[in-house]
Amino acid sequence: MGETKKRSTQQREAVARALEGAGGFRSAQDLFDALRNDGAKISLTTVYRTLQYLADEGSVDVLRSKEGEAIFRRCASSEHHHHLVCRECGAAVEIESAEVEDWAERVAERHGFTSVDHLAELYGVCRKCAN
Amino acid sequence: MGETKKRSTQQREAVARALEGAGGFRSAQDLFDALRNDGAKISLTTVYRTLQYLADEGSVDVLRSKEGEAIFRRCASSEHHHHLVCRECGAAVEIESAEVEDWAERVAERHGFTSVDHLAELYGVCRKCAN
DNA sequence: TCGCAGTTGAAAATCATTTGCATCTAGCCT
DNA sequence: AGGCTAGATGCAAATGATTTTCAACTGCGA
Ligand SMILES: [Zn+2]
Ligand SMILES: [Zn+2]
Ligand SMILES: [Zn+2]
Ligand SMILES: [Zn+2]
Repeated sequence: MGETKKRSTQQREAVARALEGAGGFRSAQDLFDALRNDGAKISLTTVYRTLQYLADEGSVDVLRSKEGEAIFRRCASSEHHHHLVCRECGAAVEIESAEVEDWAERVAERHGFTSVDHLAELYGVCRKCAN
Repeated sequence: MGETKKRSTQQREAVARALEGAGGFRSAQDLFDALRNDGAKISLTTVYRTLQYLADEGSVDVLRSKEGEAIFRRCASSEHHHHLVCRECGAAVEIESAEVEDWAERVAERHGFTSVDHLAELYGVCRKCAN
């Protein structure tokens, strides 16, 4: 039942690189397409597996697009944070806010809820996409 | 291109009632099961169709569970608001907060994003489920 | 260099949700 | 009250995203 040792493979490096290069939030399919266009030898299955692994490790953030598909992003900060995401291109800015953290805690307490965490994301159109 | 007239049917009434009775966020399947247990004559397809319709009308709020499935709730307020949701039973409290609204607007402006909206939900364990 | 646990890919399996279509029925007209 | 028809329903099949299966492959420590 111990953690299984992870290897460093071409595919995993490639996914990490693609994620890095993307900058914004991307779906597994998006990353797969980008990788294939770059001539990478990888399967969609492996992209999914790698993303799941990275998400579990906490090295990528996962959100859901309006349509419900999972989108991933390699964030600079590994601390808890929020995002301001561009609906057009997926570009994202990482946001920290004691304000929201305090609010969440205060509200939870007021209503007697415990083990409370939260999700707070902003969606808009970035300057570049605003045309 | 005009809106198509909607009828009031047994099934729609039943879904509305189930939603009302649920109190918290529920998946289409959850509602379907509850309805069937109550002896309602309805198909899962219709539950989905009705929920989609209600969501479009804005009379139910839609969130995504951690696993990505859509969960619905009939909220008292039709105004924009947030939720404090129980991870165990789905019970939810509606939250209004000028604080969060202001924060969102401020952050968006600071980064030059336009048409910004946001999602802010709190997840925890309610008093009842805390055992 | 060997051995093998961890990894990969292609295809099949899941799961939630949607769609096609033939069959009903609510609501309006007479 | 009976009929008409746009709208609604149910089942089965189609989708789409994600996961699993499993046999073949490959990092990497000995
Ligand atoms: Zn992030
Ligand atoms: Zn936070
Ligand atoms: Zn609500
Ligand atoms: Zn708000």
